[in-house]
Amino acid sequence: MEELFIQQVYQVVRLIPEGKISTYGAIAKAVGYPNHSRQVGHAMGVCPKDVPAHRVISSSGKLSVPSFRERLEKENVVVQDNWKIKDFKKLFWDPLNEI
DNA sequence: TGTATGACGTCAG
DNA sequence: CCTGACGCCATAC
Repeated sequence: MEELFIQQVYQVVRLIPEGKISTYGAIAKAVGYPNHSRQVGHAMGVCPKDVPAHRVISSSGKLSVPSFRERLEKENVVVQDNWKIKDFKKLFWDPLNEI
């Protein structure tokens, strides 16, 4: 996998504001690889600590990593019992509208 | 070279 | 709301 892709993914994720969230697919699209949502997921798994990986979730609005619930709730993001984000559409941050 | 496996996405049922 | 089937693409074996 291209190092450039990884770095670009990290850079975009670092732009997600506290209390907001985005999706794997949106990030992938933003860096020019529309069909690489899975690779974004992998990148999140090995990202440095300064990357807010907990703000990246699936397009269905649910957490792929349930353990991130705490970190999200610290940012006042409400996580429901089915691991879905409350007001997902309202909290969604689209990288395409920021670059 | 082929198969299995992911922090995924979309669409039916 | 949940599940399964596909499509997708890099990696591991």
